Amino acid sequence: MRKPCCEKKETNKGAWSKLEDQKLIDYIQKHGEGCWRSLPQAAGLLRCGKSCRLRWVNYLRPELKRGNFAEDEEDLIIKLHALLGNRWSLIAGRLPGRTDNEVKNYWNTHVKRKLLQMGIDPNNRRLVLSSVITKTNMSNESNSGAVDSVSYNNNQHLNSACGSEAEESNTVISSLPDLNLDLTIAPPVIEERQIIGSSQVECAVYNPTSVLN
DNA sequence: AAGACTTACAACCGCCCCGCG
DNA sequence: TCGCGGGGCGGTTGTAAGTCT
Repeated sequence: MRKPCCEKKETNKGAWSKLEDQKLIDYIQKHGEGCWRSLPQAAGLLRCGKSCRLRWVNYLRPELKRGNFAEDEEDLIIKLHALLGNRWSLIAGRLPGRTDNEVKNYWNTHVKRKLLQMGIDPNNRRLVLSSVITKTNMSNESNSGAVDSVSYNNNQHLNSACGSEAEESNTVISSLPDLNLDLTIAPPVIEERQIIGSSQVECAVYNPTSVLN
């Protein structure tokens, strides 16, 4: 049986106080993000290490953007969710200054409802009401002017990494509201190469905004 | 004015992955 | 090679704030 990450009876739970926040910020500014397990004691916090990490990552990091999501951010979330599913950390990775928790909350509270109101199933981007056409072969032409059909063929780019969601790759939705769901994804940018053993390994690093191009 | 209901989001929980000894 | 432990992730819950009746 695995040990719990901390002695629960000796830790605070619930909302963080300003003093706790300040202690955490001070400690990380001095020592950096190190071992979360030992951080609480070192920083003088009666918190679980995981709780400290979460507080820092989701709320206290200086580079975080606070406030409402812009329209282009929302668009990007919808597109990325279509490609990646509930992989919030991956989605957040493409939204500078946003966290996985924030994106997840935003999806659950705003986007999901918005899509449902438009008659779209947020889980698979299919129309809930009607007009769902399934084809086996579709061409990539015909995207001039307003978007009235969406191809999920792009999911194939992610088949190996993401699995099941890509199974919808041949579904076509017609008569969608103008959501601008162009799911084009740019090929990964090769940022560096590593030599491991005798083989050369390419480390692909995605440009966070490339999906918009 | 107050209670009920809804919304938004911070925080927690438990599982999984991966590095390390 | 294997088991352990830390960190990360996604799902869920708790609760404060806002809105409705």
